Amino acid sequence: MSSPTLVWFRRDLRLADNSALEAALRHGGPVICVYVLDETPSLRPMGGASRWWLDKSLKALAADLEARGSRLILRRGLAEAVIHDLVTETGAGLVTWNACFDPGHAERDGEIARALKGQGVAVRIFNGSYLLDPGKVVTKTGGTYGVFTPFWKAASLQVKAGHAQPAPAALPAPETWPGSETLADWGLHPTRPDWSGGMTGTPGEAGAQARLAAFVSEALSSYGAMRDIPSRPGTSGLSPHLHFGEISPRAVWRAAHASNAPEDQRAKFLSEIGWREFNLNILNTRGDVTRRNVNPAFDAFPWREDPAGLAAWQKGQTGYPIVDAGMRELWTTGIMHNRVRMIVASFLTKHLLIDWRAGEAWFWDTLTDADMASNGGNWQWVAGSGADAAPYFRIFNPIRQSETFDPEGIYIRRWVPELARLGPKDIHAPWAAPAMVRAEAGVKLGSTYPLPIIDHDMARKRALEAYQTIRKDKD
DNA sequence: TGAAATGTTGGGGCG
DNA sequence: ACGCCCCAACATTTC
Repeated sequence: MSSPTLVWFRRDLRLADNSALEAALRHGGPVICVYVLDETPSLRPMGGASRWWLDKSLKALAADLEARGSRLILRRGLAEAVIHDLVTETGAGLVTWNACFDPGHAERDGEIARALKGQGVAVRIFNGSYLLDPGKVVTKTGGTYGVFTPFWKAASLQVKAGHAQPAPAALPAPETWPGSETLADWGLHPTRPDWSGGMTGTPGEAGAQARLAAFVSEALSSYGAMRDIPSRPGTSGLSPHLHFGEISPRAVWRAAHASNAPEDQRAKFLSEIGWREFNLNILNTRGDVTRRNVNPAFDAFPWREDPAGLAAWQKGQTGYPIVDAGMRELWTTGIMHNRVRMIVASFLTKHLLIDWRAGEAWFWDTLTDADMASNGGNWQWVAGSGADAAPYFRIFNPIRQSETFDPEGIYIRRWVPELARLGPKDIHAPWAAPAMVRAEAGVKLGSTYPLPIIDHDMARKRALEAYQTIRKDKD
């Protein structure tokens, strides 16, 4: 009987379209699937919301494997040691996995691969998380793209959609199974308190496929306009599924192309997948976007220390309804609508002049779709320090954004119920409403809902002045 | 994947 | 009838 193959699951928590799993099955012999809760100190620990999602996703993956006569082996520790131990225990002759491209991973995984090969164990590594390998798309002169549009123009030509690879019907089991820890041991689900009551989404491969199918049939054809309205389900909602690899970006690409939605709407959606690829490329060519400004001029930016402002922002108590609605949605559900992410990020970095890294860290802990490349890249995009970033002087007016994208105040009412009885005219800026109107709506500023923690006009001028101090072309 | 300031135009009220 | 002014409405420029 041939030796077993170890499939090391990482951010590819699916059975369909999984190259590492396919390679193991093609190789023949028993297949042992393992997930390692990696405690390598140099790697960034997962945030709380991500751990909640991971718990459910692993549960789903384990059930899917058990339905196919297999198991998911759970181990915790230093990945290098865990994999080494498992190879020794099982006598595996081949280890396969799909690469993770986060900072520090490539080097660490290379060391693991070298160590395995040194033991005479074969290793095969695939890319299951992105349409294209990072660094593969280069300019005519061999450089890396720093601007999204030319990047995506070149990149989308290189994408090979491939064919859907359905989940295997069964996985050959080994004679004896290695020991496994349990999900309960890991405590990924929060306790004392269990804050997860409002968390939104359906972790796992089945949930991911259902989300994709629903999005393509219900929202893709009007994506361009509806994606900006936070009170409507106009976005794909795929980000946590893609982050954990419960669905492959190739499957998303194929589904979008196969739909009969208008071409411009499909292109608009796929360009968002393109930003995911772009951000990965920036991460892999420009260093750690979660820590360092891509544009070094911002190293001298005069950020303010403002713990009270940061806390108000985190808790959704800034006095700006659209900002508070977004922050509360995030805290409750682990998700925030994309349009609102831009508004709250602009507010933190430009109105409060708080370093984008503080926002990045908060999102890292509270988002179920927290992803180093996308989160860091997008924060820097808003802050103005990123690749192909919005110019710093593009300062969102939270009132205007609110009036434009939540004109009836539906989204605000959902997340800021203390303002629910204000009408569409007054809900975007309650401090500007007539006192009578506020009284009738039961709104007492400073008591039932905060006064704005900062004045918009003053903050805008201050942000522009701060920006002047780092401008290269200044006198 | 802005907003605000500034510039331009044209209709209409009015002396 | 005419010029003047006001000011939407839209366009352009600036941050």
